[in-house]
Amino acid sequence: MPTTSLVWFRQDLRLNDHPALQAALADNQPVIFIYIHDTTIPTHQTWGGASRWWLHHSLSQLAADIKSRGNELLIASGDPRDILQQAITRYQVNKIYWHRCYDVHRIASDMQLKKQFQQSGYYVESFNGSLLIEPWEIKTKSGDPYQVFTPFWRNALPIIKNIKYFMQKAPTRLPPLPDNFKSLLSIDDLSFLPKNPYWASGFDHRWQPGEKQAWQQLNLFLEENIFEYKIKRDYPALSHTSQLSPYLHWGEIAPWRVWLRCEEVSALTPSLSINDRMHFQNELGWREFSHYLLYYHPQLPEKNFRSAFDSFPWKDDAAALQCWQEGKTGYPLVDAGMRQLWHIGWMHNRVRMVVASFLVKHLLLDWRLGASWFWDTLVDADIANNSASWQWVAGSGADAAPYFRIFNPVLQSEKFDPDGAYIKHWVPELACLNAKQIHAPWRVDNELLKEAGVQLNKNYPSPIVNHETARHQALEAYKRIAK
DNA sequence: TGAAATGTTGGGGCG
DNA sequence: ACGCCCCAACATTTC
Repeated sequence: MPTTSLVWFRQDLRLNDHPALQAALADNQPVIFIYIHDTTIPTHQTWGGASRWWLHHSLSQLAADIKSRGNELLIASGDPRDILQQAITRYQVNKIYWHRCYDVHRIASDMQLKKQFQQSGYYVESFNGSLLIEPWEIKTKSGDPYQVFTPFWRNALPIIKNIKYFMQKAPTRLPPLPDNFKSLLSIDDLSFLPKNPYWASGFDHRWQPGEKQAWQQLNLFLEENIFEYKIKRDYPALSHTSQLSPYLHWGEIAPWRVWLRCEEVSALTPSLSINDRMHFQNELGWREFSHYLLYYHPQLPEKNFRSAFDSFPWKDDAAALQCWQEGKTGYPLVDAGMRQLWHIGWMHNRVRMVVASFLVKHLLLDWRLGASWFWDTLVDADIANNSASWQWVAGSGADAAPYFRIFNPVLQSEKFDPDGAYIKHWVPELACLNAKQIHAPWRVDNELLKEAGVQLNKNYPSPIVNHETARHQALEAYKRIAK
């Protein structure tokens, strides 16, 4: 019986720029492609509802792409140790390939797997499939990990520019399956799509997961939307963000492909300012930094990075949390953001900062409550980005926003949604208010409110907290942990 | 990847 | 013409 190579897909659901896949092809023998729904992942890290929706479609795309090239994607569910061992035995696998992950659970289980398989005489190799720079590739002069974004990124940039990244287009044909191949589960068997109720129709209209769409989105961004990125990315009613986050999260496109295409396009496009390009590249930098932090601080998803925050007087207010989750805080920009999230599994970055700041600083609710809501509702929910960003907003993180930096939800709204287009789209009950009124309906005269069909506390809430008092409370709370 | 509070400046109204 | 006040407009400091 001939030997077989195995490629274990995880957050690398693509065929282009795929080091593990290319390594298996180089073996010139049958190949098994497998995706395992890992049931050993800790609860707080198992995929949320929105992620599952995305994963279902992404796997379907990948399976179709593999099938059209003459092979199949094997789907399984369980403990990867068992599943992989079964596949190894059944198909005479002698070589195993995967891409690395950077969370503590998978680092530990990957190491164990590698050791176990190597001791049994198999060839095992893991690759970088999802970062521009892996965490151990960059340290400060004293040998410690960076704690602050700016020096991290300043020093990462020259390294990144020198790396020869793995660029290899998807093969047109894949090697054959072993003769005794038998699929275990179908993607449907994983039950990743919601039912009773089916809440994802907004997702269906908004997103097309998969590698092909990832490349299309990249092209659209680099050809049109990156212009004036520095300014326009902050306006949630516009489409001047890359919107690549879910594709990057699931590895439907390699970050270095995004990076290098961006460099290429900017070299060919004099009208694209260095400033706009750099601001976009910085965002990729934050993604790198989050993974870097997670690697060196495995407890980032659960524990305050700065332990002074362990004694922070968070409130216990389930009702307020629910208002926030449902987009019923009475602050139109906050509510628009939360409803956008609920409907399409994604929120504009500027608004993410505003709603997160609101939860933590106006409502004084623990950032972990916000992180877990985002984890469940975002199609780009990523353990590194989500944890690092929430800690950044809360002020408990590395290189965090200072605690006293409190967004005024009305000013942010006036600044970044000046004509109220974003609010009108997601909070239609306010659609008849004009551009002056819409940011703070409670300040509008009763007569005018009535004309616009807005009845406070009937069809739209009045603010659940007063901005000024909430702000002072937050500053008080901060003082308590500062000493 | 703030916003509020406080300080400074300078033009204009006015006695 | 002058001093005084008011208050934008902008700058700086503080949270």
